[in-house]
Amino acid sequence: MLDKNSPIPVYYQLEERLKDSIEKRELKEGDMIPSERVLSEQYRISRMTVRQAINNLVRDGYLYRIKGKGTFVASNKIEQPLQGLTSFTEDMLSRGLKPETRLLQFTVEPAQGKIIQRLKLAEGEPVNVIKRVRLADNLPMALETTFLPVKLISGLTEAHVYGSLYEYIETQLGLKIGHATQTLEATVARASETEHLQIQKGSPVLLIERSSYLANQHPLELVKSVYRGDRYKFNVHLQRP
Amino acid sequence: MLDKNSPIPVYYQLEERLKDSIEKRELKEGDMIPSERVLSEQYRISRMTVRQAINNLVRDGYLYRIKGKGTFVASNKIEQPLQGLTSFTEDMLSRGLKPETRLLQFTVEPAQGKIIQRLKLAEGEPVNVIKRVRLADNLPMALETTFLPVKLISGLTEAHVYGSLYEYIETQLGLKIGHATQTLEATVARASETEHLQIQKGSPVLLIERSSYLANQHPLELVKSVYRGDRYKFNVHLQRP
DNA sequence: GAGTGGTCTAGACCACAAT
DNA sequence: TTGTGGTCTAGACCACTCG
Repeated sequence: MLDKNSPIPVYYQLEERLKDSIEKRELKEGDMIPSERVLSEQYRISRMTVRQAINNLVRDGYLYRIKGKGTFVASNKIEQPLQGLTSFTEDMLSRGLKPETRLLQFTVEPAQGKIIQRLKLAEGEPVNVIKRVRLADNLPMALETTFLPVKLISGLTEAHVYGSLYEYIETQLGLKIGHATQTLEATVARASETEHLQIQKGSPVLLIERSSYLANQHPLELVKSVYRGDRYKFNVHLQRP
Repeated sequence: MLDKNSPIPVYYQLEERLKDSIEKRELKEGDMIPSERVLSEQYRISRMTVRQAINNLVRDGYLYRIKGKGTFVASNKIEQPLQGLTSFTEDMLSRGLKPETRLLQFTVEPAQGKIIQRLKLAEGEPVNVIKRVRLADNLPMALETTFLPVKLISGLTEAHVYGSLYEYIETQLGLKIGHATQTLEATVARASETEHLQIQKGSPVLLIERSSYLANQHPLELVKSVYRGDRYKFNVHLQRP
C-alpha cells in the first residue's frame, strides 16, 4: 500500500512503484498497465493523483498512452545513455570511464565581449575563468574552458575545480541548476589544442558550447569545450513536438 | 473569455492566451503572471485546469514557478532554434534556409547487420534505402542515408523523397512519429563524401546517426548523415534531471 | 497572516477503441 | 455496450515566502 501520511507525495510513491515493476520486469515492454480507475481503487487514491504519477512516467519515457485502449510499458529504458544536463564528471561516470582533471588556468577576470551577453553581466564584472584538460581513463578527452560569474559562485578555490563543479554548486552552494542550451559542431584541432589533447593538428574535434541557467533562470555558466573526435560521441534523445 | 463549448480544450485555450501575452510582451521576462487562483476566477475555470495550462508552459520553457512566490515569465523563447525531433526539411526552414534534395539512390534491399537490430526486423526483410544529398540555399549541407522498413512505409515512391519524409509519414500515412535517439560525432570527410558535399578530403564533418520510433514504440527509421562541419551546428536544449 | 504553488479528493462528461 | 484515456469541477489542506 501507499503511505498517505508520509511527507513523500502519494503520486511519487506510485511512480516509484510502477518504475520498480518495470525494472523488475513484472511489467514488460508492451504490457498494458492497470487502468487509471483500477489503480485509483487499488491504492485508494483519486484518479487525478494516479494521472499525475502516470504523466511523469510518460514524460520520462517509461510509459505511453493510447486513447481508448490503455497505458503501456515503453521499450527498455535500460542501457540508455545519460540524458539531460550533466557535468563532464557525471557524463564520464555514466559511460563507465574514470574522470580526471588537469588544471591549466584558474583566474578571475573582468567580463567582456560574448561573456557579457551570455552571462548577462555588466561590462567588467568579475568572472571566474577555469581552463581544464579533462581526462577519461587516463587519456585526454576534452579541453574545457568555463566562465562563471563571481557574484553567483563565491568562495570557489582551486580545490573545487578538480572534481565536479556541478556537485559543488548544487550541494555546497545549494543552488539549483535548471537547464542549458548547447551547440555542437565539427571542426579540426588548432595548434594550441593538439598538445593538451595529444592529437595531431588537423584531427577532428567536436566543439561544444554550453550556456547553463539556474532553475530561477539566472545565467550560471558559459562553457566552451573541445572534445577529441576519436574518443567522444554525444548522445541525445529527441521528442517529436 | 474562453469558449467552454469549443472542441478545443479550455486548458489549451488558456495556454495560447498566455503564450500570446508573452510574445506580445504584455508579460515580460521576469514578470509574475497572475496567480493560479486569480486566473481561475478571472476565466471562471477550476484551478486544476489553470494548472494544466501552466504545467505545459513550464514544460515548454515559457514560464517557471517558485514555490510560495509565484509563476514567472522565463527568458526569451525568441530566436531559440527548433527543438526536438525534426526532419532535415523542417530543420532548414527553421534556420531560414531553403531545403532541396538531390536523390542518389532509392532502392529496396534485404535488411542485414546493424539494420536488423536497430529496426528490429527479421533478417532479409525488405527495407527502403534512400540516399540523398541535402542542400540548403543551393549549397550541399549533408549526405543522408535513410533506412525504412517497407512493411511500415508502403507505397513510397521517388516523388516522396524529394520533400519531407516526415510530412509524408505523418500526413499521408497517418503515422504518429514519437521520439528518437541520436548520436553525434566529429570526424573528417572520406573520399566518397567529398564530391557530394563539395568539400576537400580531410575537411571536418559531423556524423549523425538517428534511430526514430513511432508513438507506439515501433522502430521507424535509421538515418546516417554526414553534415558539413563548416556549415552545420547542432542545437540542443538540456534539462537538469 | 496573507498569498503562493504543491498535493489531493470524489466525483463528472467526453471521445475513442474494441466487442 | 463497456472500458479506456482526456478534460474539467469545486472544493481542501499543506509548506513555503514575505511583510
